[in-house]
Amino acid sequence: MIELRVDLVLLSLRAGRLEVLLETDSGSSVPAWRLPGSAVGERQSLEAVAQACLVAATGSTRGYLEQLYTYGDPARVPGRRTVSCVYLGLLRGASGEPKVPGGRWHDASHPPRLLFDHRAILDYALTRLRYKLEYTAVGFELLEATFTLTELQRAYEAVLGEALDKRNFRRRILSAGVIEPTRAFRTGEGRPARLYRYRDDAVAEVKARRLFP
Amino acid sequence: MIELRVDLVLLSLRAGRLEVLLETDSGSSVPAWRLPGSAVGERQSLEAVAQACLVAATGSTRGYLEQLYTYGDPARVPGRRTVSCVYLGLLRGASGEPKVPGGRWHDASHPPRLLFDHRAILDYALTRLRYKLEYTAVGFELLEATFTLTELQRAYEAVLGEALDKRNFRRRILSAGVIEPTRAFRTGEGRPARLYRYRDDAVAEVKARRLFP
DNA sequence: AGAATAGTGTCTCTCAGACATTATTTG
DNA sequence: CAAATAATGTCTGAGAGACACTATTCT
Repeated sequence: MIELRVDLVLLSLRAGRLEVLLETDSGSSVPAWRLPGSAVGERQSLEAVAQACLVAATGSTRGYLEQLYTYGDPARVPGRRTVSCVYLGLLRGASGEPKVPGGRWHDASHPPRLLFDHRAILDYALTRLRYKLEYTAVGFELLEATFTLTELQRAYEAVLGEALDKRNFRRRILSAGVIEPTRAFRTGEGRPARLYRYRDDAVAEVKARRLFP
Repeated sequence: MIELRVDLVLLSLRAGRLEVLLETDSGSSVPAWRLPGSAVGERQSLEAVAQACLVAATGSTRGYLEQLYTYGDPARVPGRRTVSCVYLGLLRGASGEPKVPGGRWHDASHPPRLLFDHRAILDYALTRLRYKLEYTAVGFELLEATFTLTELQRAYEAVLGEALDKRNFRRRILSAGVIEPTRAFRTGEGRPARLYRYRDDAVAEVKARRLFP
């Protein structure tokens, strides 16, 4: 029998780093980590399963979800025929601790040993996210509702893994027309920074040129 | 029970038009068209099922295949719980008539009425193909092993649905470095045209700027 | 010779990328 | 006033897009 499930690559910015949520069977002595997920119920859509997993794992109902790829090689899970429809999830803002027992956040670029083909899935998700960041506005999904331009730049840098020029970043992100200034500022050390928000009317896919080629 | 299957959007250039392969139950009086596909066997990978369907439908073993999206809404196929993993297939050159009974090529942009959500799937496949054509070399998959630049331009125009400037097209496609000239020419009416071929060492994804933004 | 198709070059304008200084606030 | 962070503008080079004529072959 073919078992159909949905697995998730849940990503979040925590302390400026891109982290991924992994689960382990608390029973076993050697920790074996895996992506969260669950079997698909008879009457659930794939999207609904992904959403339910997201809520179960993080307690948050806010999050961006996107279907990534479906993995169906007969040998990918030894002893069973499991087909996994994998979703990529981005959580807004620094998420709290995982709500699910055995769940923990890990550095997305240097995860522990993962079960099955989950390491390949994670790497693919990161590649796709980096790629997507270059020509869509999906990066905003990792931040709070309002944010400073520096925070936004840090988010992009965390995902892309490289430093970006401050002036060029601002010029491009502002000319893309997907964010707009608010009247609020974030204070702290140094000069206060203006807060921005996503524009409601911003198109998800930035039609124009890539943002970061 | 959840039924898992693979369906295909098979596209081919026929008489300069982009056409899609559809199947019908020859028994029924009112033709009801659908995308070709089949159930996933216990020991088959999804890719293998797609490849097998491609061969069964067209008799050709040459073809580009790429996983497109997995459709799993409980209501998409009335009375059954069917999850479809859909592959996009591009056939090289003008394909012959379909090998499968009930199969026929149709104008991809103006298909007949389709069963289930297959119309939405087809439209999504076309959108993705057009989008992908802008920044990858995937367009070559619709042509023979060697081709003239005019043929290549016609292929791009057929998919994109718009006319392209001859000089700009040539400049960009040549500077992309994915094709190379052969010593052969195609003769016919008018001046013979040089034949080109794909470069074996061409990267699938053109890293540089989009070809046709 | 005429019809048909192949093949080629330039200019302009926009945008990406590199780069350093001034402005505002807190302690 | 020192430390910290925010905010801003210019120059240069590459490439996209618009555009028209010459070259070669066949009948």
